[in-house]
Amino acid sequence: MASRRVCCGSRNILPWRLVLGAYSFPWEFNGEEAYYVFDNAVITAVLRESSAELCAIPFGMDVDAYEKIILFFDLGNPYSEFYEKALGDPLLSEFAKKYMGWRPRLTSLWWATIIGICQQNTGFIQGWRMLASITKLYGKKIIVGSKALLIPPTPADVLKHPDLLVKARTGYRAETIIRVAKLFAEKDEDDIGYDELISIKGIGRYTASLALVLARREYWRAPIDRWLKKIISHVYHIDDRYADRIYHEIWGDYQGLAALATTIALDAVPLRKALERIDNGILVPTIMDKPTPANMWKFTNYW
DNA sequence: TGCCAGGCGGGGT
DNA sequence: ACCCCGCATGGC
Repeated sequence: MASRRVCCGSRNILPWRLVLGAYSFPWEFNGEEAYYVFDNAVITAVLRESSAELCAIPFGMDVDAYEKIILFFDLGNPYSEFYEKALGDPLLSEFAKKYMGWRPRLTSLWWATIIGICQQNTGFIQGWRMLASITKLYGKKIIVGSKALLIPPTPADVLKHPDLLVKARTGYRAETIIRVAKLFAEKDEDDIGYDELISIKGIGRYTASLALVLARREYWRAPIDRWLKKIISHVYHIDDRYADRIYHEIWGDYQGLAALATTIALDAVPLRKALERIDNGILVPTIMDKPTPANMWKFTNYW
């Protein structure tokens, strides 16, 4: 199989450690090197002093590897509008100062939807444990050079061994995941959007919005759950009922990005503690001894 | 032990 | 437009 490997230095000044490490498992990022599989390519990154060396190894013939790198990290976008707003925000200003330019990497819509489902009615650690267990139990790997990369199962893999979902302790979410797998097995990802997602039993506004934020950078969508709703009403001193409206007014086209940044800034701690942290002004990642969105890649023997 | 968590759907009023 | 409940699982 012919594959052209394309490398480039990062011309963008970005907080690369967080870009590579946020919501990454240890098998994706080890503090120095990162390996991601994205849309028929493996994207690798090596952390340098204040930049990163980025490579893409495409599987197919007609894949523009350079374009993949740009897309995966959204390198054409400085996110200046978002960070200007964030600098003036009581909750995100400190995060914005420290991590200016941070953005999520792209995730496939299939896996992003599973990520959303595994956040439903549970805490950060339990949810990401489910995702780790799913990944490990299916044990899907691809070989790149001398390395075997662990990657999430495909919809077909899930439909072939649906029992592994319960084994991964997903509980009642397993049925929803199977319904999602059926949809993605029969339909092209590009033809699936919000309406398609929420038509699946077990997927609602939150899950569909989060999936599209992670997979399509539809940052104008607002994945507001009970946790964020309470945080919004606390920070902006308004009633719960207006949280959606206020968030839209404040963040406009960047609600989804603000929501993600908030989970990182508050280490995704449970609501009660999140409100305490806000009152105490601890608004950047600080927790070291337990997995958080920012540091979960360090917990090599945990997942 | 019972409650409760980054939801959701189904049922009510 | 609300309110309420059950749901797998695991942590406290």
